[in-house]
Amino acid sequence: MNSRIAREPTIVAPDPDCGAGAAVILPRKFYNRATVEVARALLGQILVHGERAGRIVEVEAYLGESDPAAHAWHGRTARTEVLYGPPGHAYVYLIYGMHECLNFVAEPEGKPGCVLIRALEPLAGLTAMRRARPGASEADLCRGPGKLTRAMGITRRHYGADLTRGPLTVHEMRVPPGEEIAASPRIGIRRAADLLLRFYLRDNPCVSALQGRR
DNA sequence: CAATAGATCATCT
DNA sequence: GATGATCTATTGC
Repeated sequence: MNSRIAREPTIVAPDPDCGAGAAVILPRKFYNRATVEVARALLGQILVHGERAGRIVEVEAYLGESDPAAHAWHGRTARTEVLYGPPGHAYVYLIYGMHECLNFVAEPEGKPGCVLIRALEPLAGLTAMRRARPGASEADLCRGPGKLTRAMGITRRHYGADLTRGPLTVHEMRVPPGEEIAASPRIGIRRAADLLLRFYLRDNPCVSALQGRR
């Protein structure tokens, strides 16, 4: 029931309620490269929304029109419009009629690659997160794509939001030495289910779909 | 502990 | 009219 995640200070800013304090916001060029590169590079970085913040520990790459599992596979539509714009923006959509999923647009403008954010390690604003997800343990607060949007207060209102300007931002925080990045097939898809496009920090308790399985 | 059903709706066929 | 980048509760072993 209590926090099983005992960890040393990973916190970025000494300043308690700074959404965008001392930490460096990842620049647009960070997102302006191959989707898989962006996905791997996002691990360990900090997602910030107001007083709430979490460390990205699990992501999936969706490659665009050549990827049968990607929304952009069927081409440009109203929903996928933002994927065709410049990188570094948020793509948020509703899945299964009840959960919001957060993605970051990657690749140069015109190429609809994106990275699904699947899990966070809660760092700040835990009170607000618990209010949004009553009963969840600390490690489970943001352990899954639908859970993290709920805990972080992210909705389709953030569709198209510029990640370099807010209200949603990503702050630089490299993966500390000793933490390994692992790859696996993506979760919950039927097409292209063999590709190893899911990346996560091995052994992190906030990663969804327990290590051995899936 | 593992498997499964139900919730619920925007998007696309 | 079917489907889905999910989550939760419940059932069954």
